[in-house]
Amino acid sequence: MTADSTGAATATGGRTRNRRGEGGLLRDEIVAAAERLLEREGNEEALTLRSVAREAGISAPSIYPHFADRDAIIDAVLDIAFERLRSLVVAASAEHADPVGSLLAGCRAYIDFAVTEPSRYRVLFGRQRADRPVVASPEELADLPELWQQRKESFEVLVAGVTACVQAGRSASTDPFADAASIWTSMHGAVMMRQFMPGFPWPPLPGTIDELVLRLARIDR
Amino acid sequence: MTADSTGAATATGGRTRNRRGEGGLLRDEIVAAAERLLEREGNEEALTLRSVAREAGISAPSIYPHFADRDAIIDAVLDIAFERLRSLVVAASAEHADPVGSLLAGCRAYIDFAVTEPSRYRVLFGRQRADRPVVASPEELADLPELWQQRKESFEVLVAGVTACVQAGRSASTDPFADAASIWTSMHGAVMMRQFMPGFPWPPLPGTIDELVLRLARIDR
DNA sequence: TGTACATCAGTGAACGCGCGTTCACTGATGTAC
DNA sequence: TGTACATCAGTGAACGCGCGTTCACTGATGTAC
Repeated sequence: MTADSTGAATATGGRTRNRRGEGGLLRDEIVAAAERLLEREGNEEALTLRSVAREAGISAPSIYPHFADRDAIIDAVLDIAFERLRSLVVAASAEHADPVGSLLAGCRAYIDFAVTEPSRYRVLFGRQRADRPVVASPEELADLPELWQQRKESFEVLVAGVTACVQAGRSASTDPFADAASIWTSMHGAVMMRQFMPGFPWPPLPGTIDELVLRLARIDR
Repeated sequence: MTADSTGAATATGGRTRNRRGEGGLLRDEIVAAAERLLEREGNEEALTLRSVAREAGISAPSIYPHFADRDAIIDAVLDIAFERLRSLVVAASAEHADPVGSLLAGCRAYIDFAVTEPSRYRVLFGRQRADRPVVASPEELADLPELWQQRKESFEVLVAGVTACVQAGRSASTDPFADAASIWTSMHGAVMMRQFMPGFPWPPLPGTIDELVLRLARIDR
């Protein structure tokens, strides 16, 4: 019974417990276990405190020194997923100097994330969550709590993308915020409906999304 | 302890059991209880076999003569919701002779249903379900099972609406099926994202939807 | 018209399950003297 | 260098809960004779 380099537990035998002072390592193992479970089962409901503990090869009570409750585990998974989505979108946008190309690339990256990691995407945007801040206007967006800040960041990349197209004279949009919101929610719907009714003869996503973005941002080819 | 005219149970005392030969009445009471519960709790997960039985004022085993399992109850709720959505959309469309006005009215009715009855809408389109038929092409749509037939019907009203606009020379769409699909999924996304992040400063839905439909269907004002 | 009986509608108790959470504990490891 | 001890990481058993499902049952009601 040997510990591997990451200190992860073998599913069967007892785990090798962390050295003194390294208890925090288990936190990362728990999050990793939650992500594996999410990937494997495909839905957030499969992430129970006990199932995560089983996957991590530890007893259920061992979760508590590291997470207050089940939601805290999911929040950790959420954090990672948001950062991943954000960086993919930003990286894809940055590859293009042309504002239209940049906007399209960012949107394609968003879709690509949602399609290739459907469970992660659904954790981000597919379920009601308890935290419900309310902001009255676009100007107040700065006051959002962290999780919403993250959501907002992906969105602001999109608003900036549309605005850049307007400034370059490529988009006829008169309300980049509203148009970006439509692009965002429309991409979300395109992805979720395809997940929900996978057997339906949907038109191919990539072409659909390009058309969607160009029309909603009022960009002429 | 008196039975009311519908035979519905009073929450407290024992219920007045149906007469012989009228056992089927309980089926409707169970469905009604499920709908009340869905309305009140706002999410499908609240519909457990036992919670529905409690709401109906009967014991849990009494469900079984009428429904095979929990899913069968939800299917019954689904049936009703689909019929309601379909009739609202069709009725709204039919009020307009102008094809563009008809298309917009149908879409507004769809959105209106989703906004005013969010739980029902979410049961229809918000969760993964086990039944997963696969059709390869738009032509095979006729082979779908009943539940999907219903979903398809709302969709075909939409395709017909876009097609009518094309035929009237009002829409420049070259692929009404694809454009109708985009309109559908985009409306879905607009509604779901607003439900998911109600505190976000979303632009008002009605104007957003009109713009969405006109742009995606390539209709000039 | 009376009565025995079959049928029907629905109940109450019980089962095993997985869940979140608590509690007292164990045993290895580092540290103070 | 040795040893007593505090601390740390994690465990095992148990709790109460709501769930879906089963089983044998009860008692009212209609029906055959």
